[in-house]
Amino acid sequence: MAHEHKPLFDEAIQEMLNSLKTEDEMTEKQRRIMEAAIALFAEKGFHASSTSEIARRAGVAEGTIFKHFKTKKDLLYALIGPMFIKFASPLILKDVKQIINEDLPAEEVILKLYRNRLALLEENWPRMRIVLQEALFHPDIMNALLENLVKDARGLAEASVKNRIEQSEFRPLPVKAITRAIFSTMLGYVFFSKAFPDEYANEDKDKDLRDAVDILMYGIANKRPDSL
Amino acid sequence: MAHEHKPLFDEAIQEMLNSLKTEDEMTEKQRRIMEAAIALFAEKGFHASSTSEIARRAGVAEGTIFKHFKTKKDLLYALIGPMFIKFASPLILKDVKQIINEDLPAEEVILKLYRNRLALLEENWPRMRIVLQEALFHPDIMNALLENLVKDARGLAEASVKNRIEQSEFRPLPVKAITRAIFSTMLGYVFFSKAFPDEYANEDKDKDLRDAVDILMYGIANKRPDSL
DNA sequence: TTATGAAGTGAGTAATCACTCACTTAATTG
DNA sequence: CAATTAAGTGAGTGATTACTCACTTCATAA
Repeated sequence: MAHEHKPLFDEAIQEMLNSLKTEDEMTEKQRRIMEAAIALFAEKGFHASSTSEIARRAGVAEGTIFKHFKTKKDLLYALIGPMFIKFASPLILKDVKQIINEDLPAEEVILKLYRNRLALLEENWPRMRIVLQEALFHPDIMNALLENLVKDARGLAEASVKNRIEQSEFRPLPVKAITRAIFSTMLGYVFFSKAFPDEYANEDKDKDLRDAVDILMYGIANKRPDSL
Repeated sequence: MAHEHKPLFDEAIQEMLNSLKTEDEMTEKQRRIMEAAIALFAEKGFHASSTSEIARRAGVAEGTIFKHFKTKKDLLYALIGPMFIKFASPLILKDVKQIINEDLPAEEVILKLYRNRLALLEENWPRMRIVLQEALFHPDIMNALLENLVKDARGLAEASVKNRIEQSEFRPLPVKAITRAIFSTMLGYVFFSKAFPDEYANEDKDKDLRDAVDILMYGIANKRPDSL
């Protein structure tokens, strides 16, 4: 597929993506190394996790790590690189675009999108946690996150919001403000469910999400929804 | 060592707070050490910042650091401890309670609270950034953050929200959902202003905040506000 | 069968880590 | 003045760091 006009990842990350192996091309031990690194990086952070601890946890000699990954940082990139594909590849974005263009009520579109993205986030949580955590300290990761994930998502959202404002479906507020409200609702939901996991038992999760979307739609829609 | 209970941050923090010196009791060099550590911890993280780099940046011998702080972790606690006072001391919480009880329209109360907390956050940003970042990796800091800051704030908010629901000022939704919306709005505002700082030039900042509160109030109030 | 090379090992490397300590300096106090 | 003490120093500590390399093992291919 052609992706030459797209802003590329940082060189280091791009390089890593090119050398990515599919799971069945990998050795058993390489897989164990990656699993151990994911667990440790997520829990203690990249800099606080040593290669010796990764090796011990993977049940592998320390040298084996460097047979598969040139440096510790390369190992990090190999872990998080796939996340940028999973969340932003053209194929996936097509899914999102399809939901947006389905000509459903805005409330259902947003609910569907939230569920879609939240499920994806949950499936890949340990790796995404690493991405979010390490982005705070590594400018290249932060850049990739903002440029490849946030920016695209925001662009899609703003286009749709603008359209719905023009059709008087949304209130005549700044596009930026409405878009921010949409993102804030999801961000806040994720924050609360991670900060107070016991309050977000599986049964109540979707009810909570629907409450959040209810408030959001009540806040941005021009006409109040008919149903509660 | 690992057999005794995890030291509660309350204890560690209390100990640290007791030994805290006011700025004019501190040596010039101690102040420089703390400034250097704040800059480095905020930018690179605690584990990625070495004491030798802190010393170099502060223009001080490495041994001097340990004359003032027993360990590197004690230095961290000395930096972030005051944040828990600034944001949660009874004195400060009285300020917040006063705003809540001022019997103003909910919209103005929320706006006032947002401005109050955001100003406090901005004034202390480098240190608060360290608190938020390191909480991800240090369970004791996370615990102090949730128990001493988030929990109290949430309690206050929920009491007020419950009251306003009973008075039909807010919609009859779960208290938790409305409270979450209030926090999400501020959280999202902070996230956007940090992620896209160039879009949040000082002049537009308050307009952006008012837009956010407008949407929030529109979403949770039983009657739409009279004015835009 | 032999040759090749990837997978894996673990002892070993220099560099860096947080931290210590014997020491000097300078101000305070009895 | 003599004695004490806190502030500050910088060389030095053992432990740990990311990483290397000579080596073995073993499956595959010529």
